[in-house]
Amino acid sequence: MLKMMIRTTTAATSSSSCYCWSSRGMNCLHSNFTFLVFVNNYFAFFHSQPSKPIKSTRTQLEQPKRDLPKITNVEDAFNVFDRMLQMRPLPSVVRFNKILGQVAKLKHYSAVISLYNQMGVSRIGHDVCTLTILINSYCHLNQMGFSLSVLGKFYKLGLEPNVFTFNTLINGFLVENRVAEAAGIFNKMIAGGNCQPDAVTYGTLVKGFCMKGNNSAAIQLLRKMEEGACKPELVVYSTIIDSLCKDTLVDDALNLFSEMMCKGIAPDVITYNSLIHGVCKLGEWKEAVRLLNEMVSKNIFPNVRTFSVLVDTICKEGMVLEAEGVVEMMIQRGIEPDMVTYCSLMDGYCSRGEMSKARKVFKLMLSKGLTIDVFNYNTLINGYCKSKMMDEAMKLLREMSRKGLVPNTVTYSTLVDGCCKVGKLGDAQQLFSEMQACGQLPDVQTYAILLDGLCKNRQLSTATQLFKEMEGKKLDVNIVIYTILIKGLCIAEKIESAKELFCSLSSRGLQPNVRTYNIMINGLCIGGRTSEAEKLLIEMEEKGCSPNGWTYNIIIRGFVNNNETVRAMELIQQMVEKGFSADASTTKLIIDLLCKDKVDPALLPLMQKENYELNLPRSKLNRSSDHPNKH
DNA sequence: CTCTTGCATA
Repeated sequence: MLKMMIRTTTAATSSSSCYCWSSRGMNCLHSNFTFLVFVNNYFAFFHSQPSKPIKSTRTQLEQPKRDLPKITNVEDAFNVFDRMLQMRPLPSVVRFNKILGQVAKLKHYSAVISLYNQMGVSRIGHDVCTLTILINSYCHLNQMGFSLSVLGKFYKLGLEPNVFTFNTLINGFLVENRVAEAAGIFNKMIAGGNCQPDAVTYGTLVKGFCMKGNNSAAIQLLRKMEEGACKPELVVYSTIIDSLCKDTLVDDALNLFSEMMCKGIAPDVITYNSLIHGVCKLGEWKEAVRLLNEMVSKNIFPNVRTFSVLVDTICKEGMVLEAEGVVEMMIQRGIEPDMVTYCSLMDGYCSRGEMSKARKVFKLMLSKGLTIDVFNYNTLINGYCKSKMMDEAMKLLREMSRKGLVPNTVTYSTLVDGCCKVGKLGDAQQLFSEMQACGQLPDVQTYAILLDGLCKNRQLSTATQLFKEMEGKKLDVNIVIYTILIKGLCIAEKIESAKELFCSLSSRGLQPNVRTYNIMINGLCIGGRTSEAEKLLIEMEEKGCSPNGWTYNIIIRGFVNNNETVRAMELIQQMVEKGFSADASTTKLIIDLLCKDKVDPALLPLMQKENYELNLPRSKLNRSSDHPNKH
């Protein structure tokens, strides 16, 4: 969860600028067409393989020993359980464990606990497995306290917890982000001697480090495994490879991948899916094609998830029609798209503002009998919000409740953002209260959204109140929040207060990022304090925070508006040297100066280069803003 | 009979 947050925050920061200064764009556009042609041909290729190993393994897996009726829902479980309680003699503990295990697999953890309690009433003994399932259920319900008291029960009953029990506990601590305690159990296992960690123990802990964003700790543990008796296997490698890919450290991931293969460990479709997703996110189409070819040459066949990644990637490149073609072909070739595939497609239409087509996909999902979940609703709601169709978005919120789906924090945050963006601050605040009344707690991002809305609409006192409320809860107030507040103060022309808050950041243990600097510089410029603005420009570079295209545009506009033309020209020179170009509004100012014969006309073409890329899809704009062109 | 790994949303 934390890692998700870190990742989302990074993404949000990097998507700060919406202009595109990159000249990579045209090349990307060209080769992603090639990529698309490849994906299309790819189907014909891998499906002409004589055997279908994916299907054959699946049928093997679907033939378990049938000594129990198959349980597909909780009611069935309760019925079977009741019948078992009436049998004389009572069935063995193992039979009861099987029921509990199946209910746990259905993720009905509180049902497991109540069944366990019934077992106690009926005086059915329990063993190590029963208690392990119980611990696992408490873990998944985020009730580690109860899990630990069950562990106490082991010792009271003279039972010895086994490696499953410890693995379950380690995982429990990890899902609650308590990495230190998880590692503590691991260390005790090593020191204790009775129950040594196995591959699952290592795999779980490695995943925990990865979730915390600590790839190096994960790799350290991998190295430790290499020295010990329990050698690393595919799962551990795949976990780290996936984590590296998610952090866009694809080169590191590929290195680990080849290292793994050198040790004779064969990758599977999961390993390839992670890598393909990683390279696709970076727009490295050639590499994606290479990996797709490589996996097929090893008789590893792409599955629905592989194609979901491809569909999602093609959609994020703005080529939804082409993605639709891929989905069509999947169906023809017998790979049934799942709700993730359709959801990616729907999001593709949403991000282009083609809401009626998005709605069509939604209806298609319904007609195919796919279970529509909160995720799907959030995607569609987001689409309507971005298209400023708030009535439709709100209708969907009510519709999901009617269908028994529980709107979550993301649902409400999306809607709050939508309301703010159309200036309906009252509605936004009402939703903010409603979510809390429904037990959905606002997170840092929800606060950021509402604070931003209030600040942009000059409701500074309400914003301050909200900020205090946020500090009161133990939410991690990050630089994004302060940046929003500083911007709010600037909008309200309280530059002095903005600067005070800005200067207090280091004492709060926070470092301003490019956006924070840009906002502060802009505020100072508007206040006519250009020399202070320039001091900040120098300061940010000294502190290792490189200015971007926005920084230069902001400060150049400041100097021009302040009639400091000479200084403006020096900065234009600097901007061009660094490979950034002027945006529309700066260009207009410069042209005005040009008309007054104050600018060397030779500079003009440089300033306007590659503005033709402004129509690229959002995803590419975001990415390009991370790597401004430096040719 | 019990534990771990891959895809999508603000």
